Amino acid sequence: MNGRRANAFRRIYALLDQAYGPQHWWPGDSTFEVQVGAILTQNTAWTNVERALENLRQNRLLSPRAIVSASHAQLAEQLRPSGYYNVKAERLRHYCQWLLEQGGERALHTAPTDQFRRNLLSVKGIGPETADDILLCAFHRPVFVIDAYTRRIFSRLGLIDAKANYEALRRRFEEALGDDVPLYNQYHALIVRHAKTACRTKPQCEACALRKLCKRVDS
DNA sequence: ACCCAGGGTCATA
DNA sequence: TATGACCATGGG
Repeated sequence: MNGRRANAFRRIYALLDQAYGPQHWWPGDSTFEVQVGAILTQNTAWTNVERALENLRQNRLLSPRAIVSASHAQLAEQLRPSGYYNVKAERLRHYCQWLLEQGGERALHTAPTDQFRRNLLSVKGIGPETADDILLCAFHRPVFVIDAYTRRIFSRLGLIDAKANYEALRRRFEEALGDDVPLYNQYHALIVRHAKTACRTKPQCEACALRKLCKRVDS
């Protein structure tokens, strides 16, 4: 049962990977920019986030100290294209204050992942998905990111309960796949890629290669 | 004129 | 614990 299910998760990955190829999320950016992007992309299209990141870059605001030193108005103005700019200015500031209190990114590399994660979640404005994006993509910890796409696609395939809580889903993916940072990163990116490609409004539109694959796996 | 996007917090019951 | 309001821009 569990082995079969693990096989399903792996085979779906193989199918997506073959279909879409490398997605290279945040490949050439600094780790701090990855962390900023993780916060700015909350419920927001990535193209809008890119504009805000470019604003921050132009205004020399891509460092924790620059961000905590900037005024709210200054920061919020640069974040405007990414939406929720007042909220996100506060969240970015809180995150950067926390980062500096921890002793910077350097000091965080020695922390055990579970402790690191709880610490991140204590920062106002950092929820489970943002924390896991940061842990996985910036700090290369083996944490699987669960987003709305993951819930929708995998529940339609009958592999998970859409209403299950975040931690339970995360553990299920991690147990099925085993610790593998590059795979977690690529898998999450592939899920987002697939969700944007496939029909978003009709559940039956998941009746594509993924559903066929699942039937093969289940039989 | 709608709907959605690489969520999270807070108030309410 | 579990919903609902709220945050806000830009593209389809």
